[in-house]
Amino acid sequence: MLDLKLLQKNPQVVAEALAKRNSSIDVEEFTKIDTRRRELLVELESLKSERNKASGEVAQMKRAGEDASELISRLGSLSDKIKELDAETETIKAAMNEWLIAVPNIPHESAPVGADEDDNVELHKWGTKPSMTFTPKEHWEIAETMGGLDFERAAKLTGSRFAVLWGWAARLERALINFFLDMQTLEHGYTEVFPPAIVNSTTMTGTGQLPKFEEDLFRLNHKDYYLIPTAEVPLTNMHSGEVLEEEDLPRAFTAQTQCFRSEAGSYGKDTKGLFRQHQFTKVEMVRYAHPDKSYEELEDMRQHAENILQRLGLHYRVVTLCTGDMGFSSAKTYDIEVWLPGQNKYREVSSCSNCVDFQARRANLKFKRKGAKKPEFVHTLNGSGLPTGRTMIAIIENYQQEDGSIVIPEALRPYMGGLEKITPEMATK
RNA sequence: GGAGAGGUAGCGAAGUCCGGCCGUAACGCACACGACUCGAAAUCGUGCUUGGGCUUAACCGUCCAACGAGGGUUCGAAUCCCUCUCUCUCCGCCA
Repeated sequence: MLDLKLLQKNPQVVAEALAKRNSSIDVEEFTKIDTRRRELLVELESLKSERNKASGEVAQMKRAGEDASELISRLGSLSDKIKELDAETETIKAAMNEWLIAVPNIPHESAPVGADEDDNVELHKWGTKPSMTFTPKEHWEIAETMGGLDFERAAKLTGSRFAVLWGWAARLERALINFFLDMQTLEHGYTEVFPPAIVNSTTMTGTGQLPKFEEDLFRLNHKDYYLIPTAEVPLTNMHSGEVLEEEDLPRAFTAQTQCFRSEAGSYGKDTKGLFRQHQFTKVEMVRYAHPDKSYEELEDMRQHAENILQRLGLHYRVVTLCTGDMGFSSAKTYDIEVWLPGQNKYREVSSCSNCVDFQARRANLKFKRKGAKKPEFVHTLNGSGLPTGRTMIAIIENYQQEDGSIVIPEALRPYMGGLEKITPEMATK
């Protein structure tokens, strides 16, 4: 949610910033509603003040044993008026909130201006494409001979965009989870959390999934519950409604969770293989940052994701998303795209964003500076570090051998019981 | 799922039966500052919620709101009524 004060003072500036991300607001309409809201408040509050005074008088008269019936009957009409104005104020406040909650974050000045993903700017590359003496296959083609990934049986059990991992692939999944979590906790200093995978609508609203993107979520029949699309949701809402001390910052959380996405609107995209699933595992990083430091921390977090790919020896590039390609809550986002030789493309494996105070204002996440009277909003950041499925694709495709074997990156071997290579003999059926 | 007890500041807790200067909200603890002390403890003193409106360059000031959440009754609700929610205890079921 944007700062109401900023909108009141500089609506035009906000409108211009939003235009960069292909979003627009009606400044005149906003000013009209906001002015009316404040007029109503002034009137309503003065009436309430009057009522409070008079009620005190009634109390005094009664205590003194005097007859207050005349004053009481006069107060009746005052109360009616208050009720009426109160209702009108509530309506306009609700309209205002509904409007405000649907406005995306404004991009940071360092985010390149652009219309769509074609305008994203490459920041740097790491490593090189693996040299292969044969034509590399896509991961799902390799799985046809090596097994491990079973899409037919998943379709039988559930439907499309699900996978059964078994044998070596299930083991690899588990190894990746542990490897990622160990790096985030032991090397990068994140605190490990195991949060619920189901959250309520307030929590979903805090991070920006609701109210605008309900169609991307799985909603449970039971109550007001949703399956999380990412651990960002529970982790970012962890301290909602609290006021942290300045020295509590930064807070850094990591969690591995199942992520559930309806993938509405992506029909026909990445229909083969593991790339785009309704359910996948991801290790997420979330940071609560001091507002003065959040952009430094964004660089750190991006590095934390990069470190993992480097350790796995996977070639990748980092792009800064342009204003037109950024997510709803983000002020600045880096995407990390890993090289997939089978697809002959760079594909996204991580997205690291600084949401500044946008989510903090929604979720009411505050801290107090030493010596300050008023608490202020923290800055929140989130990044993938990393998803297991897409990383597994990258490993399969980059480490494939001509005979179908898959070499296990050295860093992962301790997590695979020392196994160096997945060979055709290990194929599942 | 059934029965009961609860939700008031950072924590504990009074106020609820019987509605009225009881919301910065008694009392205790914690915390911050000051005094005393060579220093500390103890003691004494002072301070200590959040959001919003008006005003202001800002401080200040002033008003409104918040007693788990939302409704209702009333001139007036922490207090009475209804719904929901969370916590605790017991029973049932259960990995």
